[in-house]
Amino acid sequence: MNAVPHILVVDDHREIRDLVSRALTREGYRVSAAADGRAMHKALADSRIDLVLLDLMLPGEDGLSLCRALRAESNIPVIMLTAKGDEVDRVIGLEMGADDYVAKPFGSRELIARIRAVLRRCEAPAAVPGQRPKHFRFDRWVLDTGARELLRDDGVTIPLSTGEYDLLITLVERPQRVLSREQLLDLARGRAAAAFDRSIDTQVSRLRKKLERDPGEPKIIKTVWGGGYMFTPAVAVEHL
Amino acid sequence: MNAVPHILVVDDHREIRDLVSRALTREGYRVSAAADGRAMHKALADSRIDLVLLDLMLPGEDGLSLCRALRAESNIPVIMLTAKGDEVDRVIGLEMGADDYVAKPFGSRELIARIRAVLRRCEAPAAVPGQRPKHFRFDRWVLDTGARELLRDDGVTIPLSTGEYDLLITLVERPQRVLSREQLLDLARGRAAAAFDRSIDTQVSRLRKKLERDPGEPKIIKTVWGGGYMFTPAVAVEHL
DNA sequence: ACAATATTGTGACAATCTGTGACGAGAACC
DNA sequence: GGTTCTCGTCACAGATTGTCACAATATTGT
Repeated sequence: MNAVPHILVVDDHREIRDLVSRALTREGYRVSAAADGRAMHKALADSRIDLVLLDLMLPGEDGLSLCRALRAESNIPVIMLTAKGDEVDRVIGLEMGADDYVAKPFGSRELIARIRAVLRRCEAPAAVPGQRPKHFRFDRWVLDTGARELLRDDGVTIPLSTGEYDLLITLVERPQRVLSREQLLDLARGRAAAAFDRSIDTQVSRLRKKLERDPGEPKIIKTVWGGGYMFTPAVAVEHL
Repeated sequence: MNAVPHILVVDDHREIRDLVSRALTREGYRVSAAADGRAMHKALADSRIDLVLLDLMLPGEDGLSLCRALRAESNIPVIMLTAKGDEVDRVIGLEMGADDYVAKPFGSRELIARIRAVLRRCEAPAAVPGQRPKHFRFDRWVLDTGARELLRDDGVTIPLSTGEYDLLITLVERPQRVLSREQLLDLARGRAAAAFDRSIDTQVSRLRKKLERDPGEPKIIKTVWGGGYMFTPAVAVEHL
């Protein structure tokens, strides 16, 4: 868990988003907002989210199906916002796997209390199943998330440090996308960037030295001048 | 303990019963339901129940007295469900011998986490028939919980101390998950971590020396720098 | 109860990992 | 061409981890 939890507010009403965002920011949380399901998924891909506040009623994809989708592929905790303190809604939400509900209109104090409670509960879950192991294939490599290992096609295992592994996972999960240093730091390390933070550059350099045929002319992790880095090879994901 | 725990839901509201039943079934539990005290006793007589989810407010015989009755004649763990997060109820419930307490409305994750926690607590110390022995197979090893022995595939038994065995069980039951030193200490030893507690490191080192082909480059228990340890091999559980 | 034995925790030191500052090379801009 | 900015890489300091020896503790046998 990061020092400062990052909360994503998903609601189609701008006033609600602003209101909640301000309340949470004032409380010291890091906050992002999304108006619909598409924006939510984008936010989830772009930064590390610790908790989602999800409106039940959304245009397009419904809040409930979003919740179910979230549950299916991650274990990010979800708090549902419902228009009425409707027992039916709560019951349905429970079924979809939400962790808590807050009925509108709600006080910021209540909301914050619920958020704290859910984050606390999810901090050290006793026996929730982790992420399913996967194989990512690219270039002449296989990254095995179950074993936390990098295999070359000749069968040799290349040892990666924890930081190198985390960075590589982050890149491999988002191929052909430019990722800023800030994003990489957030996604891989779960921390915010300092003023002159060059730690990502160093890690990229170390990774390249292990991955690339010619680290002087990298083919796998390309530099985007002024923008960040991009993982260029095609990646085949193999769920196990 | 059987392979699949059997949970009895006692609540007079049909929706709640259905909902909780479905959530628990989806989680892999066996579930029965009862609307009142009479039905509960019938279910207890008819099948072996591992845990009772008991609503505080019931028509006829009250949840509290049912709980007390249950406690008087068996040691089946009980989790109370109450309408409000009323501190008073909680105190009374725990006094009546409930093992835990969940306030409605509750999230499915919370409920499941509590159930798991209570089952885990009741699993170990109860000197009752004892839980079924299991075989955990991984890499070239078999961990036999019946004999408390570690067998290598060439048939040789490697002796483990109690601490090593407890730590290994803890890891083997949670493969492909990063476990912090704190969690490991809690799960394996049942105690909290001191300021500079390095005992887990030492124990891991000793385990690796026995398990790993090359303890200098461990494949089975991987280190996550700044995070803890992870048990990486696939584990096959064999219930006996 | 006592001693012998095994196990576990602690301190110390070495090895490893990570982030930072420094310096130079290259790109963009004037 | 010169300047400014960005990026690659190196060396180093601080933090984290591996492991040894030894003391503290628990267990066992008599």
